[in-house]
Order: sequence, then structure tokens, then C-alpha cells
Amino acid sequence: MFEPLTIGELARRTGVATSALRFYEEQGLIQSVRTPAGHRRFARPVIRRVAFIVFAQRVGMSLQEIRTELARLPENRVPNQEDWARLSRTWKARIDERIAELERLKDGLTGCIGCGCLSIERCRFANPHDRAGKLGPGPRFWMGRTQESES
Amino acid sequence: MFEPLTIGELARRTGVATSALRFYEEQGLIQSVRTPAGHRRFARPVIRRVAFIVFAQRVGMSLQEIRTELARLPENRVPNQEDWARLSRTWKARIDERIAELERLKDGLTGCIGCGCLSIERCRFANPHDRAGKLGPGPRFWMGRTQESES
DNA sequence: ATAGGATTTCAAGTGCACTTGAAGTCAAGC
DNA sequence: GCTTGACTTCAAGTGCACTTGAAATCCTAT
Repeated sequence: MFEPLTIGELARRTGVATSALRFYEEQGLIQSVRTPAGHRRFARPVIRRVAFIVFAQRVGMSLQEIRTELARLPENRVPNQEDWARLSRTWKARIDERIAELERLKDGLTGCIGCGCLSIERCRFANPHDRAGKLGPGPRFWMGRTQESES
Repeated sequence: MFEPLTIGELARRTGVATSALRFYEEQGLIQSVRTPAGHRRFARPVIRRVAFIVFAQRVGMSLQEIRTELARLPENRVPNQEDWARLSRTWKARIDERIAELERLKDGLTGCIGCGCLSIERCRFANPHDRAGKLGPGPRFWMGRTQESES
């Protein structure tokens, strides 16, 4: 059988720090089995899972969202190529949304800021179609900013 | 003369919370003068500045980077349309970089994850051209992940 | 047998971009 | 005069995605 990986090996193969891998496991994004001594052993398909996490983060997704997405993979067997391809397809759509948003922002840079008639209040570019996002504290990157100005 | 704005008015006109506006001022991103009573009064061009901050954040820039960018505006006079248009041009270029990166990620989703031959170690998509970014703790969104795996 | 590296857990710290709360001052309407 | 709301400062808290450090254990090589 294929040898499972130690956390150090997984770190080297994915470029993700061991501390991050432990964190991902704690958050339920990846799994491991333990040796009698309590050391983690990661099955080789975990590499791909971690790779996906890295990709998705760079697209701008939170670990929360990524967990939800990974949950769509089969649990009772090793995900095959088609499973990953299916996930990838929905993510491509998400990336396209991001790209579309960036295009809008680019236009808005001319329409709202570059020009003289700035009216950010009703600017369709700055707040494209009110994505429902987490409001509240913390970075709000990519989050639609709704009417939360105050009162 | 044009009436300056109270912090509440600026908040309403930009959709940014007063607490955030105070934070931006503290961080040197915007400025105000004070009334005899110590209340802030914002000149009207500040609206545009705040709008730019909101845009730039949605593109994925940190306040640090935005401050640097805003520093390119003239300090001794109210920025005119050409000043803003100049800033906007460089930002359009940045947005295009982001879009290009997203396109690469989209390809990588097929090349690295969707297909069967995953080799994240030397994946050109996951780590396109090693942007020098802050490494270390904190979210690393959009940051090039360099060889920081561990020894 | 022992040194050195890899691993474990757990608690606490970090950076960013804010928000929240307390305690007080100021301004406008009744 | 009094309430109401907007404003002030300052300290502390929040959410995310981790990292760092301490103290202990495990594995490997000499």
C-alpha cells in the first residue's frame, strides 16, 4: 500500500506550515490517523485537499466556505478525478464572479472616482448587488457593504 | 464656501461607519479639522478619498498599501480630476494583475487539482511568481507563498 | 546510550481592520 | 431647563487564520 505521510512530509509537499496543517485538522478541513505513539499520519489524497485549500484561499474564500465546499466530496471513499473536477467546476464559476466584480470595480474607478461627479451613495460599482456577507468586525474583504452606515 | 461635513454626514455619504472613519484618520488615511468644541469637520473632497479606500479594499489592498497610494495625491491643494485619474490608472493596472492571477488559478484548478497528476510542490499556478508579501502570522490572502514550509 | 530532530498538546500571541463600551461633552428642540 | 442625539477619547474586544513557545515524548542515527 501507499505510505501515509507524516505532518512534516505533508508540509514539505504542500508548502503549508505544520502549524497550519494542525489548525486545518482542528477545523475539520483535513483528517489524519494516529500512530500508536500519537503521531499524525496523513493519507496521500490529503495533499490534494490541502492544495485545494490553498487555491481557494487565494481566490478569497474563508476557511468556513472551503470547509462547506470540501464537505461535498465523498466521505466513504477516496475522491477520484471526477469528484475533484466537479468541485473545480463550481469554483471556476466563483472565480469568474470575482473577475466580473473586479471588472466592475475597474469601471467604477473611472465612473465614481476618476470622474468629477462622485456619488458614492448610489454607486452601483462600489456595491454591485449587495452580496449577503458577514458584517460586523474583522476584515470585510470582498464582502458586500450594505446599508450599515449607522441609523 | 462649501460646508464641511460632520463625521456622521461623512458616514452617511460614504456608507462607512463613524468608527471606521475615526480609525482611518488615526491611520493617516484621511484628515479633518476640529471645531472649537473638538468635533471633526471633514472637507468635501474627503468623500472621494473614502470612496477610493472602499474601492481599493475591495480590490484586495491593505490599508497600508492604500495609504502609500493616497500619499501620491497632492497635499497642498484639493486633488483634481486629473490627479484622481492618474491614481485610477495605476489601480486599473493592479486590478488587471489580480484578474490575471485569478485566470491562472482557474487554469491551475484544472491543471493541479482537477487532473490526476497533482504536484503542488512545483506548481506554477499556486505560486505564480512569488510576489514578495508579508509572511508570518495573520491572513495571507493574495500573498505569494514562498518557501516558508519549514526547513 | 545518547544526541538531535520531529512530533505532541496547550495556551497565548500576532496582524489586520475594525467595533464596542464607558464616561463624558456638545448642540438642538421642546 | 431638560432630554435627546451626535460627538469626543480611550481601552478593550472581535474574527480570522494562523504562529509561537513551553514542556514533554518519540524516532533515528551514530
